[in-house]
Amino acid sequence: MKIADKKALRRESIIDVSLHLFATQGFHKTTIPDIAKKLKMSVGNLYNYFSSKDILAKEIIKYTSEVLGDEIREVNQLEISTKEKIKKIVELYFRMAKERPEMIEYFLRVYLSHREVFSDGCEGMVCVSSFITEIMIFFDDGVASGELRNQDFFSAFGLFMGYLGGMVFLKGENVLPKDIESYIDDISFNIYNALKA
Amino acid sequence: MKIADKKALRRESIIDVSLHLFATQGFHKTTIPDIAKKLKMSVGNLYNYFSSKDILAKEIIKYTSEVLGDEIREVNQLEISTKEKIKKIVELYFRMAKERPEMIEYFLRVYLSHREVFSDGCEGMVCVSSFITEIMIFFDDGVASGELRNQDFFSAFGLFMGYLGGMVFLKGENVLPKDIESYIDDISFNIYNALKA
Amino acid sequence: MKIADKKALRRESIIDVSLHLFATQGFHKTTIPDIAKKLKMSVGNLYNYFSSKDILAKEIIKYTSEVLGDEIREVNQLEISTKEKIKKIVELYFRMAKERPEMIEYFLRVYLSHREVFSDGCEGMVCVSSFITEIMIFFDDGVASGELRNQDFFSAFGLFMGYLGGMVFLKGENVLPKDIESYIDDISFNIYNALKA
Amino acid sequence: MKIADKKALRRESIIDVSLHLFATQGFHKTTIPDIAKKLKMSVGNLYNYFSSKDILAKEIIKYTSEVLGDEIREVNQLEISTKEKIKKIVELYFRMAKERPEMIEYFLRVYLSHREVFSDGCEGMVCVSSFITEIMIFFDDGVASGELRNQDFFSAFGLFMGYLGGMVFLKGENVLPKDIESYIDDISFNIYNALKA
DNA sequence: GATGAATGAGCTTTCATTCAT
DNA sequence: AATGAATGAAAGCTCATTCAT
Repeated sequence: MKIADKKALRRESIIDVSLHLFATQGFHKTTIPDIAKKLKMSVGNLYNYFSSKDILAKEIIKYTSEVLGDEIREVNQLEISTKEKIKKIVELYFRMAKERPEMIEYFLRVYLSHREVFSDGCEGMVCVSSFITEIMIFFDDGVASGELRNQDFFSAFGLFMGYLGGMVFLKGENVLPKDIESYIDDISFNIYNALKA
Repeated sequence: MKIADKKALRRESIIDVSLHLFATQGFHKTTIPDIAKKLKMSVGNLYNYFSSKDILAKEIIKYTSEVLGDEIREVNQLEISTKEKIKKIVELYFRMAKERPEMIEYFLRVYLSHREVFSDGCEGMVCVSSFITEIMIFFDDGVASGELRNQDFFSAFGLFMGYLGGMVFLKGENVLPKDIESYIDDISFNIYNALKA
Repeated sequence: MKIADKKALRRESIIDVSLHLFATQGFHKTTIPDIAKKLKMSVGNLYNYFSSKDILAKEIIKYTSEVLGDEIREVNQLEISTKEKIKKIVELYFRMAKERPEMIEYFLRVYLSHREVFSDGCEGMVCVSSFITEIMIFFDDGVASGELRNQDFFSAFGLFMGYLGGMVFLKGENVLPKDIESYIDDISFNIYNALKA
Repeated sequence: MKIADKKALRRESIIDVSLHLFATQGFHKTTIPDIAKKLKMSVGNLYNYFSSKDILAKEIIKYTSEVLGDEIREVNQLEISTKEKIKKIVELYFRMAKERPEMIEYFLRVYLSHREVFSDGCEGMVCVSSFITEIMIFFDDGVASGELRNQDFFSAFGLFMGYLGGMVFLKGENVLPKDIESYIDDISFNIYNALKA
C-alpha cells in the first residue's frame, strides 16, 4: 500500500475514533490523550494529522455531513413519490441513529452546541452544506412535482430536521417508551401532513 | 426583609447571571470566578449557595423549565381552540427566543449537549418536567376535544419542540433570511397540519 | 500586617526568585513549576500574581531597571565632577555584578536577547526607561558643565553601557584573568577619555 | 563534483539557513522542522549533518567567528595607522550589521544569551577564538607601534566590542534616530580616544 | 544518503474547589 | 455569611530526536 493511502486511512481512523468519543463522552470531556490512547498512537503524531482539537472537530462535522448527505442523495435519486421519500429519509435517519448513533449524536451534542468551536470556519452552516444541499433538493423536487406546498425552505427544513433531531435526543435520554424505529410511520405521516400541498 | 428572603433573592440572581453567561459563552468557557465577578460576590460565598458548578447547571435548567412551563400553562388555560393554542405557543416561544434568548439557548446549547453534567440528577427529563407536563396537558386537551389525532405523545412532542428548537438554532446560526417572528404563521400551520385529527 | 502588604511582598518575592532563575538558568530553561517550587507556592497561585510567563519577564525588567536607575540617580545627585561620577557608576555597576549578578545578567541574557518576549509591551526600551533616563541625565549634566563632549546621546550611551555590559559578559564567561572590580580604574579612565570634551 | 564537496556545500547551506532563522526568530522559536523545510530537506537527513540542535548552534558560532575574524585579519594586514584600523573595523562591523545582520544578531541574541547551549563545548570563548585572536592582534600591534596605551587586553576588548555590540542592539531596538553607519566617525573617535597611548 | 511519520516528555496555562480569616 | 488566596490535577499543544523504509 502506498504511504499516501496509509496516511489517508490513518486520518479516517482518527476521525472515526474522535467522532465516537466526542459523541459519547462530550467534546470537553474527551481529551486528546484519550483519543491517542484509543488509537494506540502518540499525542504528537495525532497533531501531525489535525493541528488542533477544534480543527479536528470541524473535520468531523464535514465528514458526518457528507456521509449523511450521500445517503439522502440516494433517496433523492429514486423514482418514488415525495411521500415515500419522506419515509425513506426518516428510516435512514433512525437507522443511523441506531447503528451509528455517534453521527447523529455528534450533530446534536457537539456541533449544535459548541458555537465557540465552530464559529470560526463553519459559519452559516458551510461545514454541513453537503447535508443541507440534499435536503434542499428533496424539498425543491417535492415542490416542483406539486406534492409539497411551496414555503420558505427553512420553515420546512426546521420541521423535518428539528423533528428528527428531537426524536433522537429523546431516544438518547431514554425516555421513549418504544424502539425509535417503531415511530417511523407516525413521524413520516406527520411530516408529510405538515409539508404537503 | 427577612434573611431567608434575602438569601432566596441572592440565589435567584446567581441563577440569572449564570444562565446568561452559560448561554452566551458556553458552559465550559464560563468559570465560577466569571460568575462571581459579575455578581460582585466572592467565589467562596457563591459556593454557599450552590455546592458545585454542575449543581448550579441543574438548578438553572429546573428554573428555566418552570418559567417556560408557567407561560405554557397560561395558554393551556385559555378558552381557545387547539389551533389557536398552537399559534400562541409558537408565538411565546419565539418571543422568548428574541427577548430572553438565554433561556432557549440554555436549553439548546447547555442542557441538550452536556449529558455528563445532567446525567446524574436529571435523568429522563425530570429536571424539565414542569415544561413537559404543560406540553402533555396541551396535547391531551387537544386529543380530548377531538382536534388532535391521538398518537404517541413523544411523536407529537418531538415534532413540536424539535421544530421550534430547530428554528431557534437556525436563528442562532444567522442563516434565517427573515426575522424569526415572521415564521409564526407558517410554522403554526405546519404543526397543526401534522397533528390535527 | 495588612493583606495588601502581604500580597505586595509575595509579588516581590516572585520577582526575586524568577529573576534569579531566569538569569542563571536561562528564560526557556526555567519553567513556571520551577519557580513555584522554589517559592513553595502552587503553580496556580503564581498565576494569580502574574498572568503569564512573558508578563512576569516584563515586570522583572521594569523592576531591575528601576533598581539600577535609583542607584544611578544617587550618583547623579552628588556634587562631584563628571569624571568622578563615571567612576562611581562603573563601581556600582560592577558591585552589582558581583553582589547581585542576577540583575545585570538578566539585562544581558534575558532582556537583550528575547525580543519575542519583550517586543509586545516593551518596545523602544520603555521597560528600561527608569535606567536610561538617569544615564541621559548624567550625560546632559556632563555636557552642560563642559566636561563632556556634546555628541549624539546614543553614541555615548552605547559606549558606556555596551562597555560595562561587555565586561560583565566576559566575567560570566570566566575569561577575565582578574576580579572584575580590579578593572574599575582602567575602565573609568577609558570611558572618560572617550567622552571628555 | 565529488561527493565530499557536495556534502560540504550542503553543510554550509544548513549553517546559512539556520543562522538566519536563529538570528531572526530566536533560537527556541526556530524548530528543526522549520530549518529542514526551508532547506527542502528532511529532518532525518539534517541530523546526518548535525547530530543535535545544540551542536548546530555551536558550529554556527564558530563559522560566524571565522567570517568576522577573516574580515578583521584583512584590516590588520593593511599598512595603515591604528587609528585608521579602528575606523575600518567599525565600518566593517556596521556594514555587516546592515548587510548581513544575522551574523551580528546571532552573536548578540543567540551566543551571548544561551549559556545552557554553549556551556558544553564553547567554554571560555573557544568557539569565537578566530574572532578574538584578530582583535588581540589588532590591539598588540597598536601597542607595539606605540599608538595604543598598554592595558589589560580584556579592558580594551570589552570597550571595543561591547560598544559595537551595544550600538547594534540599539539599532535592533529601533531607537537610534539615525542610520547606524552615520555613527562611524563618532564611534571611531571615541574608541580611539579611549585606547590611545 | 534520504525520508517524514512517530514518539513522549515536558511545557504553559486553566479552573473547580477549599479553607483560613 | 463572606472573602479571595491558595491548591494541584489536568488540559492542549510543541518539538528534539529516532528509525523503519
